[in-house]
Order: sequence, then structure tokens, then C-alpha cells
Amino acid sequence: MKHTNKNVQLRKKEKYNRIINAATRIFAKKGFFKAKISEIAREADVADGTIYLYFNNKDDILISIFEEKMQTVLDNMKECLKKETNPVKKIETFARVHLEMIEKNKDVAEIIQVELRQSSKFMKEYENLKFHQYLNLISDIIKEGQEQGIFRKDILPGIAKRAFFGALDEMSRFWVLSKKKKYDTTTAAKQISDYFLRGMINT
Amino acid sequence: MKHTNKNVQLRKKEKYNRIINAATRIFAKKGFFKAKISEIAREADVADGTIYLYFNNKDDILISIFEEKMQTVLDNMKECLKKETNPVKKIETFARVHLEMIEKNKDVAEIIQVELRQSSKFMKEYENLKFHQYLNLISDIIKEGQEQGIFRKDILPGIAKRAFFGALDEMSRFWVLSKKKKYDTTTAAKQISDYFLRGMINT
Amino acid sequence: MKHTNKNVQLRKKEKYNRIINAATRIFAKKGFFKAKISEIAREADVADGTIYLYFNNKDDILISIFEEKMQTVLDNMKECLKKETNPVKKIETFARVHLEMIEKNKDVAEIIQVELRQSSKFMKEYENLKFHQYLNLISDIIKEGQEQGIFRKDILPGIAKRAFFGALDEMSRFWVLSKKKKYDTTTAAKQISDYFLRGMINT
Amino acid sequence: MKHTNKNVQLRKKEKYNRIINAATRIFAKKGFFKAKISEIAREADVADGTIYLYFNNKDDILISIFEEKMQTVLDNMKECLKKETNPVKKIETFARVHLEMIEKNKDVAEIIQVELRQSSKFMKEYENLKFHQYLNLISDIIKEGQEQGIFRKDILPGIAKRAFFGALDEMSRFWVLSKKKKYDTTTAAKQISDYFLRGMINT
DNA sequence: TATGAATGAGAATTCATTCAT
DNA sequence: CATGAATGAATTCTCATTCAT
Repeated sequence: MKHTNKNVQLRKKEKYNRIINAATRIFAKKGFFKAKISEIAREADVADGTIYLYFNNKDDILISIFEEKMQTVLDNMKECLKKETNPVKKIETFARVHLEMIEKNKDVAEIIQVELRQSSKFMKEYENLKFHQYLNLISDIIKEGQEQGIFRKDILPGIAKRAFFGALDEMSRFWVLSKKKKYDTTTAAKQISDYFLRGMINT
Repeated sequence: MKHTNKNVQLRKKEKYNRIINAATRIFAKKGFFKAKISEIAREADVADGTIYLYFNNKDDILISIFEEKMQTVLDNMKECLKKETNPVKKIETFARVHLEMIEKNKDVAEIIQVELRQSSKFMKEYENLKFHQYLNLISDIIKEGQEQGIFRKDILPGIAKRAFFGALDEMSRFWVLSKKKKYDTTTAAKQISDYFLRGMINT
Repeated sequence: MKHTNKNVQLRKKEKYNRIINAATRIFAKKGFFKAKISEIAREADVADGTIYLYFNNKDDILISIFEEKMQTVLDNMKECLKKETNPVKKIETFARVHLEMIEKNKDVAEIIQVELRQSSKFMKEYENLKFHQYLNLISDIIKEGQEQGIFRKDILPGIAKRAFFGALDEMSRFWVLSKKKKYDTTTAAKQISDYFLRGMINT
Repeated sequence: MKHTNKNVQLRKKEKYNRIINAATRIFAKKGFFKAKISEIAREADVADGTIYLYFNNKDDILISIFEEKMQTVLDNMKECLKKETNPVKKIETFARVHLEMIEKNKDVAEIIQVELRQSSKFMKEYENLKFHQYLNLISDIIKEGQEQGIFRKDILPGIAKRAFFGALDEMSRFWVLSKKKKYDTTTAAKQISDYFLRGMINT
């Protein structure tokens, strides 16, 4: 039997994923600059040259990881938020799901948190659109709450979204870097969303 | 006239500072890995080799910047907090002073925020002690407030300090990277400390 | 209907020629070293691997071009010279036909002139027999003329053949490289053969 | 005694020359593309990296060789021609000096003849000015001869300069490549200039 | 035969660090 | 102390060639 086009494409996609995943592990462990292409190739069990059949260059691998993984994170978060109607519940959900995702994908978190920050410096042209979309999920909830009269009108969504994300991010960064976890996800998520909700809820 | 020991030491210290400051600018602009020793030397107006009379290697320059700058930040913050006695005011002060310092020293902020995060990866041995001391200024205030019965007892200072710092940090990261500022320091500091205080204050 | 042996061979030859011609264009445009096998394959509309069914390696393609094209050039020149009996006319014919062929096959000329010269360096074993045969067409005419008492006896055919060919070659190289042509083929051929004839003719 | 600026510059120039000469030998032997930077470095007895203190890249080395060597050739030829007043003698001198220089500097000749030809292909921007100046020495002599009524007026200097140079060049190429020399310089120069002079002289 | 994905050896270039002056 | 020319290890990326399909 001759191989169908579909099989071939599956095989291609499979190798692409193997490289993406290998790179994710290596970038997370060593950092972008210390990571060597040959190391990623070895981890992905392909030849060095093969990587260049799927990516233009080293930068392109990092960008692709961002795109792929952020899309997954974005889709997942949207799905989870859809189930809630109450803005208060949505904020709580965001915090919990965010920390849960981080916990389950430490390598991805590491890259998004650490490498993302310097990416803007060496990839001038790269606009991290997906990240902004993710942040805007928060400000959308806040605006929704304000319209429903649940959240105070003087809250600035543009500041609050960053403050809330920053709080969660710093928390998870601590986990990612320290590898030991003093507090469980649920407790941390509860506390952090709690501060914000108390700060934002109309009284 | 022969140079006195003091003069010599002053001159030494002066050149050391010139290198530190040049490196701060270059690291902030290019990032640690993209920054070249020769570029730092040019910026500091010394020879490449001279840098190695004051620092062991490139890593050492980055660590020294952390140590020097974080010490200044730490001293300054402590000084400002000393003037306040009320934990609530102290939290507000922390937020305002932090954002003000960031605003006045963007290069330093850039390095501490961006390069710091990956430093732990390539400088295994480096324990960022000063940073932890800085974070603990926050948890100390929280504990103080809890002892005075002002803050809720169920607040976990270890989480809260990170959440609060993270909120401020993400806010300032946005400024540092975006170079345009939608909200002024005072407004942002007020809002952020506000969320937390409302969340923490006993009602 | 099963394909006959002949048909199969024709098809083979057809693909071989397609590759030869594609390579001629690419080598002429990029030069041997800058030319990529994949580019030749694309130009010939075959797969990369297919090329290796017809040629041993990249060098082999270049050599084959020489052989094929030089044979054509050689056959054509011999045919044209056959029509003339007078050595003087033959020299004039050689100049004219040579420049005409160059003009009609710029890519081939480019390769023979430019790549040929360095070929001897990277293909030690390759003796450019066909080229020597071509040069010897000139010395044969000279010797013939000397025997007939038309050309001076003190002319050294070994030098003269190179001088004459070099003059034509430099002229055409100028055309090939410059892409603009100040003088038409006939004028140039006339002038060049003229110098030589005047220099060689017994007076 | 402290080293003077002059000494330092002499040392620098000395190393530059060492690299130029090493590269000349290697390029001549292997050709530009087959020549490796590391091989040139070894031949020049410097580290690989040192080459990049004196040249921007591999292309730059080749261009520098052209510039340096062609200037020498040009100066030398001008000097020799200055001693002659008669255009006929000048043509003879040009042929003799050209072949003598080639004979004494085979490596340089090799590079100018072989690598020069393909240079235009991989160094699009490089205009070989010096070479054109060299060619124009010939056409200047021809024009001078025509003004003095010695050479025929219907000679086109633009064609003749190329024909004459091409004749000499092909002759010397033969020597350079074959490494065996059937005819001595003087004989060859005499014959070649003879053809042209007979062809050009007014009768 | 034909394909084209995969291979991996190879090379140019960079740059932190050294050390003779 | 200061210099900056020299070093050479290290790394990304290319591309001729192979071979399973």
C-alpha cells in the first residue's frame, strides 16, 4: 500500500512536535542562549540539519514555542471561563486555572515567563500578540463586572489586569524557579483572587 | 607629590563605578548575552583588558550590578519605610517608592527584572539574597499589620509578598518594555496598593 | 503497450538533457560553488535525488557539461571550417564562428571560460581534452598555411594558437560579463583575425 | 624604551602582509572556495580569529589581494613604459614585462586570472577598477601610435587592447596551469607583440 | 526509476579572556 | 595599573549525498 498524503503529513507534524517539545525542555533547563541546537537535536532524536527543515533558525524555534503553547493556554483558559457567568467566579477561575496550567507545564511556564521577557530585546519585530490576548481575558472580566455593577467603577482595567497577572506570575515564578512548593495551587489561587476581589468589589 | 592610598582607592573605585554603570546601560539595552565586553569597555572608556582588573568575568559584572544596585534600592526603601509607622501607609509607601525608583532607573529595573530571571539558570551558584531581603520588607510589613490586628490573620505573608511584588513588577515591566506610559506612577501605585489593602484589611 | 527499449532510452536521455541544461543555466548564473544541487533540480523539474541517477556528483555535472558542449562546439567548428580551403579564410571563419557561437550560447561560454579555469584546480584528474582539440584546430590551420607558404615559417603554432584564441576569448569574456556590446560580432571577428593574419602572412 | 607608534604600525602592517601572502599562496593553490580560513591562518602562522582583525571576511581578503597586487603590477608597468617613447617599443615592452611579471609571481597571476573571472559573480558590487586601468595602458599606447601616424587609423583601441591582453593572458595561463614552459618569455613576448604590431602598423 | 526527507560533516565567524608591553 | 592585539574554542547553519518508500 502506498502511503497517503495524510500519513506523510502526520509524520511531518510528528517530527515538528518532537523538535518543539525537545526545544521546550532544553530552553527551560538552560535558557535560550545557553541552549545549543545540537543539544535540541539530540533530545529530539534528529540530526542537527533536520531542525532547519522545520524552522528557519534558532529564534524561530522560540517564537514557534510561544505561538503554539500560548495558543493552547489561551484556548484552554477561554474554555474554562466559558463555563462561568459570574465575573467574581471568573476571576477565581482564572487564578486557579492559570496556576494549574503552570504546575502541569513547568517547562512551558519557564519559557513564557523567563525567555518571553528578554525576547522583546533580541526579537524586535516579534509582537507577542497571544500574550496580550491572554492579558485581555482579565480586563474583559473586569469590564464585565463593572458593567454589572459588581466591580467598582474607579478600577482601571489596564492596570488591574497587569497587577492581577503579575501577582499570579510572580507566585508561579517562585514555584518554577524554586522547584519546591510551600503552598498548594488552590490555596494560592484562592488567596490571590481574594485580595483582588476584595479590592475590586463594590461595597 | 606621591598619591596617597586614599586617592588611589578613590581612583580605583571611580573606574569600577564607570564600568558598572556602562555595563548597566549596555546590559539593559542589549541583554546580557548580546552585550559584548568590548562594547562595555568602549562605553566605560577603558580598555577591554582593564575590565578584568576589576571583575573576574562577564558573569561577575552582572552579579556585581545586582549586588550594588539592589543594595541601593534596599537602603532607599528601608529609609522611606522608616518614616512611616502605620502598616497601611507602609504598603502604600512601598508601592509608590518602588514605582518611582523604577521610573528613575529604567536601566537598573530592566536588568533586575529581565536578566535576573534567567540569571538563576546560568549562574547556578548565585543566590539572589538581596532580592529576597527586598521581598521580605513586604512580608515584614504584613506580619506587623497582622500583629497589630490591622490585617487579617488568614493572609499568608509568603504568598502576599509575592503577589504584591508581582503586581508592581508586572506594572513596571510594562513601562520598561513599552516605553510609553498610560498611567502615572502615583495613580498606579495607589490602585495597586489599594487592591491589596482592601484585600488584607480586617473588616 | 509496453515501452520499447528505445522509448525508455529516449526518455532517459531527455531527462539527462534537462538536467544538463538546467545546470548550465544555474552554473552560468551563480558559478559552480554557489550553485545548489536543489536549485538545479528545481530548474530541471526533477527531484534532488534524481540527479544522482544520472550523475555521480556535482563535479560530474560540470565535467559532463564541458564534454557535451565542447563536443558540439568542436563539431560545429569543424563543419564550418570544412567549407573553406584557404587557410586565410579559415582563420577568418574561426574568429567569426567562435564569436557567433559565444553570442548564441552565453551560458555555455560563461561556464567554459570562467568555471573551466578553476576546474583544473579542484578536479585534478580532469584533463580537458576537448578544449585542446579545439585549440589545435587553430594550430592545424597555421601549419597548413605554413606548408602552403602563405604563413611565415618563423611563426610558432603553439604560441600563435594560444595568442589567437586568447584574443578572441578575452573579447568574448568582455561581452559575457559586461552584457553590453559595443562592437558587433562581425566587426570584432574581422579586426582580430586581421591583426593575426597581417602578423602571420608572408610578405 | 617604550615602543613608538611607528614600531607598532610596522608590526601591524607586517602581520597584514603575512596574511595577504599566505592567502595568495592558498588561493592560488586551492582556489577561493576550496581555500579554508583555518588553512590561511596556519600558513600565515596566526590564529584563525586574528585574520578577522585585519579583514572583514573571506571575500575581503580576496579583494585586498587584487587591490594590493594589481597596484604593484600597475605601478611597475607604468614605470617600465615610461622609459620608452616609441609606441612600437612600448607594445613590445608591455608584452615582455607582462610575461616577466607573471613568471615571477605565478601565485598572483593565478589569482588575478582565475579568481578574478568569477569574482564578478560572487562579488557583484566589486568593480575591478585597477584591472581596467591596466588594460587602458594598452589602448593609450595604441591611440598614441595612431596620433603619430604609426598605427593604422582603422584599429579600434577598445578591441585591440582586449585582443592583445587576451593573447598574452592565454599564453601565460597556459604557463601558470601547466607548470611546464615550452617557450621562454622573451620568445613568446616577441612573437605575440609581433603579430599585433604587424597587424597594426601603417604600411 | 523517481522522490524528497533526513543526514551530519564541515566552515566561517564571534568574542570572552589572556598577557606581553 | 592599563592596554588592546592575539587567541582559539565554540556554535550556527548549509548543502551534497543517501536511501527508505
